[in-house]
Amino acid sequence: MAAKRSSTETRKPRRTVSSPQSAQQRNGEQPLSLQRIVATAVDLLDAEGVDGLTMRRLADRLGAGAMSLYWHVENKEKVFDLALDAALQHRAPPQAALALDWREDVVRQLEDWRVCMLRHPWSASLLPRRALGPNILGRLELLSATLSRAGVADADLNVAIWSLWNYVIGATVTRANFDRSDDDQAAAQKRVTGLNERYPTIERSRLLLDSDWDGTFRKGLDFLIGGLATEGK
Amino acid sequence: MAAKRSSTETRKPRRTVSSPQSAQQRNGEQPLSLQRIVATAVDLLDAEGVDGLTMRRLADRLGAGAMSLYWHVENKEKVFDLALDAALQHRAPPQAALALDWREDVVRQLEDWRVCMLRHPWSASLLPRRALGPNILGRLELLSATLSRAGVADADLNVAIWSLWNYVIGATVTRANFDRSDDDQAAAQKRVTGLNERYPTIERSRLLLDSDWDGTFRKGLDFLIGGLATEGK
DNA sequence: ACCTGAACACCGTTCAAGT
DNA sequence: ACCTGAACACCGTTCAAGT
Repeated sequence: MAAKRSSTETRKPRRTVSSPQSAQQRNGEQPLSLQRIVATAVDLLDAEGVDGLTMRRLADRLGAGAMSLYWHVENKEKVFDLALDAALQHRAPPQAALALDWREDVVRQLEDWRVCMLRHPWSASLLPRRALGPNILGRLELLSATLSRAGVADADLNVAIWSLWNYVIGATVTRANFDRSDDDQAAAQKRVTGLNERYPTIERSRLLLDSDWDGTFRKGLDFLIGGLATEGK
Repeated sequence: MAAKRSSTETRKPRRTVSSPQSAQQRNGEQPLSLQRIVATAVDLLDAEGVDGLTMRRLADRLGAGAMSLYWHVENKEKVFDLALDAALQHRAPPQAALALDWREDVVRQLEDWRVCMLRHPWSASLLPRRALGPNILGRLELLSATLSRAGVADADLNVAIWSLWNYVIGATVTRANFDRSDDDQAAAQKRVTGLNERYPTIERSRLLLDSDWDGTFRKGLDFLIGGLATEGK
């Protein structure tokens, strides 16, 4: 997407006089703000992936000079932190919705989490490496509270939360990167298929081949929760 | 580490005559080879992290001209693929070692996998995004075979493998990135502590605070395997 | 067959300067 | 207070050329 930038003709920098569109007027754009920067960063990441986010490109999308961002934001790193937490937007569900079996509650929360990350495929691989923003902490708190209410002792909570976290992160990061480019997927499958004689069990399991990602995610999660339920208290 | 590069004096490119050390002689170095490139890339990644790997820097370490690598390797991407699989070096254990309880076998394999990745902290976050090389496939095959031998039906193998994979990846990628820089860790903990009143359950679980990573990994893994064992056949 | 430097089109960030 | 361009020290990769 994102119309190919017209080979920037910076030949004559005499914009002062007849510059056809100043930053402000170009869509009746608001002035720069942290909010606008973060929202645009998320869009850019959605459209172009992690490598596509560039301070210059981001500023361009905002109709701002290349260096203007640095007044609002410390770093490119900081932009990643903020975009990540924004992508994981989370509002706690109404109390009423929590009346079900706790297992079902946990599954719902984690499926929501996963869907959210899959909508922003760059987010999964960023999450474990970056600061934990309020949205992420909010999700963790809700998960913890659900487990605690279900009877998991405080001493076991740490393990339980991390196990579920690990599972969701691993599943989502893998999934997000496997179906991103069909080229890669085709190549990976071909490679797997090509080497099958050396990996007979992998072949029998049809690993990577018919991928009911959603069902697999759910089933594995059930196993994990089952383990937590029988031993976890 | 890595002695600061002496501000490259490329002023006078008349190396032809008295260049004091040609590429070949500079440690009695062998000529370039894919093997040497990959090994050096792993070293560089270990020392400087993902962002520290640069084609130019890599060539420098090899005592080669900046562009020489491109004869042996297609891409920087390819270097990552090769370095990753090299870091996950795997030789199947002797059959005799597999006589134990299958649960114990699985735990051992996954702990070895994890330790291996923790030795090269950049590898965990790379693994889910890159091609599956022979070492990775070898590990997956061994895991599959162990599960299969334990009685997991072919139809359930896919879920079982992915669940374990997800858990190991998630756990390792998180761990590798949390204790990498003490600054970040301190900051993360401070942030968590600072926001505690809003996240009471997280506080009670002491999430992130006293981190017995190894024990937590093991316990969560036991839960997952327990779940697989009771429902997985 | 193997290696090389110059060159191109990019990066993130500093800084002194504009309004 | 907010925004800017020029400049610096880097990138990955192409290409025409050397041995």
